[in-house]
Order: sequence, then C-alpha cells, then structure tokens
Amino acid sequence: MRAHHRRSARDTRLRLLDAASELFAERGYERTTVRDIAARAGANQALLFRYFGSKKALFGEVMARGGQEQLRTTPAGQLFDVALRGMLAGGRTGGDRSLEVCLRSIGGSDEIADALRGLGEEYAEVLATLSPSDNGPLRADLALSWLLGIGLMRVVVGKEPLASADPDTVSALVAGALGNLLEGLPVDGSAGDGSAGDGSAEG
Amino acid sequence: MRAHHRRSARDTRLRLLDAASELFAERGYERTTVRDIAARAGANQALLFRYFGSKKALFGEVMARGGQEQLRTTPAGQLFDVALRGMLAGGRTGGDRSLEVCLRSIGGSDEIADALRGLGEEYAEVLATLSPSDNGPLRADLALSWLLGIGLMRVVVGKEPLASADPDTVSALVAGALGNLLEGLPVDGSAGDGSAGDGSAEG
DNA sequence: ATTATCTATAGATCTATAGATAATGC
DNA sequence: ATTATCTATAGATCTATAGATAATGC
Repeated sequence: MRAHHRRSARDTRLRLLDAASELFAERGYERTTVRDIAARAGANQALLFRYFGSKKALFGEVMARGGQEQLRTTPAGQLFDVALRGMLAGGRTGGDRSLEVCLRSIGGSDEIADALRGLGEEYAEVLATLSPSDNGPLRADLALSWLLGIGLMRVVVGKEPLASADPDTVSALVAGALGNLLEGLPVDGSAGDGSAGDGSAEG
Repeated sequence: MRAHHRRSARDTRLRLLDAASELFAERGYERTTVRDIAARAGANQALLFRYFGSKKALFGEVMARGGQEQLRTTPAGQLFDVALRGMLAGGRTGGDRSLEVCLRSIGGSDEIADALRGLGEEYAEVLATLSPSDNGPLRADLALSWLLGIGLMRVVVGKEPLASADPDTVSALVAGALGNLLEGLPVDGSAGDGSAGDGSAEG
C-alpha cells in the first residue's frame, strides 16, 4: 500500500513523473490518459496540470529525464549493443526506456516523431563515428533503424520467435551482420578501443 | 472536379475504401477520422458506417485488400528487396502500403499490433525459407525488423540522412549486411565461438 | 417504391480549469 | 495563512445512429 508520509508537492510531482514514465513506455503517449497517470501515482488528476501544465509538457519532461543518460555513460563502441540489450530487456532491467516510449507513441502526433528524431540524431551521431566511410552517417542511421525495428517487432508487436529469443543470440546475429556495415563495431572484441571515435568527428 | 456520374453505392463504397487506404498510410489509424475519410472520398460521413459498419471494420478491409498481393507475386529471393524498395518509395510508386499503414498506426490499439504481427508472419515465413540454418525463422524476423525499422526512420520519423538517401545506396548497404544473415553464414554456429560475438561482457 | 444520401444529435472519451476543501507551518 | 489536494464541470473531439430527404428505377 502506498504510504503518503506527508503532503509534499515535490513527492507528488515525482510520483507523477515516475508513473508517466512507466505508462508511456507500456502504452505510448496516446493510449495513456492523465487519469491513468494520476491513478498510478496515487494523486489527483488535477495535480498533473498544476505541476506540469499539460500532458504534452509532462511527456517532454519524461523524455528529457531519462533520454541521454545512456548516451553519456556508454563508450561509442559499445553503444549499439548496450542499447540493443536494453531494448531486448524491455524495461526489465530498469534502464532507459526512452526509445521504447517513442516506439509505442509513433503516429500519435508530430511532436512524438520530433522527439524520436531528436533522440535518434544523438544516437546516430555517436554511431557514425564508428564508420569512417563517407556515408558513415547513413550507415549509422541504418544501424539505428535496425535497433528500433527489432524493438518494434519484439516488444511492441510481439512477433515470434523474435519476441522470446535469447538476447545473446539476437545480439550475436545482429553484431555479425552489422560488422559489415559499421567497420568500427567491436565484432572481434578488440577493435572498439574507446579512443576509436575520438569525439572529434561529428561534434 | 469530382464527377458524380450517378448515385452508385458501389462507387461510393470504393471511393471510401481508396480514401481510407491513402489516409491510413499518411496518418495512421488513430489520426485519421471518419470525417477525413468521407471528405476525401467526397461522401457523407454516415455512409461510411452504412457501408462498412465501423471504422475498425473499414481498417480491416483496407488491410485485407492490399496486403498479400506483394507476397504472392514476388519470388522469395527478391521479396526483401522488393518490400524494402516499396517502403523506401513511400507510396510514390503506387504499390502496397500495408506495412506503412501499420508503422504509422502502431500504438493505436491492440488490433493494429495484431494486424502487423499477422502481416509480419507472412513475410517472415517466406524469408525464413532463405536461411537453411536452424534459427532461420529468427533470422527472418531480424531481417523483417530491419525493413520496418528503416521504414520507421525514413518515412515516419524523417531522420536524415536516411530520409533523403538514394534507394539504391540503401538497398546495397542493407543487402550486403544481410547476406551474412540470410544465406546461412555460421555467425552463430556454436555459442562457444566467442570471437564472433558480443563477448560476454555486457558492459 | 426503392435506396442512396444528408441532417442532427446521442453518447463516450479526454484534456484542462475554476473554485472549494483540508492539511500543514507559523 | 498558506498551499496541497479534491470536486465538479466546461469544452473539444470523435464514433456511431436515427430519422428525414432526394434521386433513381419501375
């Protein structure tokens, strides 16, 4: 049972934010109502508007909060595999679910597509440093597309056998094929020394 | 100007079906209203219900109509490339847009996810025949995931440079990488072959 | 007379707000 | 007294239906 130690606007605000993060990841933006969020947070629905202004503003805070943590804490060479595994886990590891939120919210509104494009640009920028060829950015987009497509089919659509496949197997298959595409990907374990992409390439 | 030669229920029904196909592909299921459809078809909104019963039933007819034509008319070995190019064209070639409809409608309702899973199963079944290995179905799912992910990033999200990339270039890059996956290269031949894989270090 | 089409509206959501109530700090 | 919370409802959609009207075939 939820224990409302005291009446605290800060606590309630945080509970709303957490509830929104979960529900957006589970159902996407459109299918989550403000009443759903308030109910899970154990708060009154009117408080959501008091503390966040609007449902869209709350969505913005959710995306801003998690979002780029994974990007900052992961070396470029491991980013793809880490993000893929996070997606394959589907929230069971408590990691960042921003990509999942976007996947489930696509089609909802242009703002959602903008959010996914923005997040994608940050991922792709890092991945592009792994491919020295002139179309490195395109290769990075294709790698990111695969990541999202796998999340779509596994987590959102639930297509078998992918939905129940062992993460190690999926990761190995994808890494093998992607080795062709992103030359810097540590297919052999040693190529991705953290300095490979130096950070000077794309800004 | 639209010329209503005569009052024909059959014609009106067809115009509604066409308008729905276009709009669902452009905006997805949720963002398309029955009034939008009726307006584009030049028909009254009430007729949609008279002729199809409900918006969902109309969606079902749209999906059933196009859907599997591509599957029946394309040899297995070309299916992936044909479907990928259809997706890259994004409706400009007048081909089947069922996959695009699904992509834009994801998150709308469980029925949509069901529709995409069903369509995906038919594609994956064909693709699986290209990979003789024991995890052929999984490889097929991964190929299909890539196809959908590319459509998602290019058509729905509009991520650059992928969104403006030359279809031939994209097709060549993807085919090169997928050659590893679908033609049975033993990427996953034995789990102990750690050199080919992710390394067990998850990060 | 039949049936394709249109008008008007019920009924179900959902976001958002205004104003009342109740729990805190002083 | 201040401010966190709750009640009640406005206002905007959207799907779907009932019943009226108008264009066809006989």
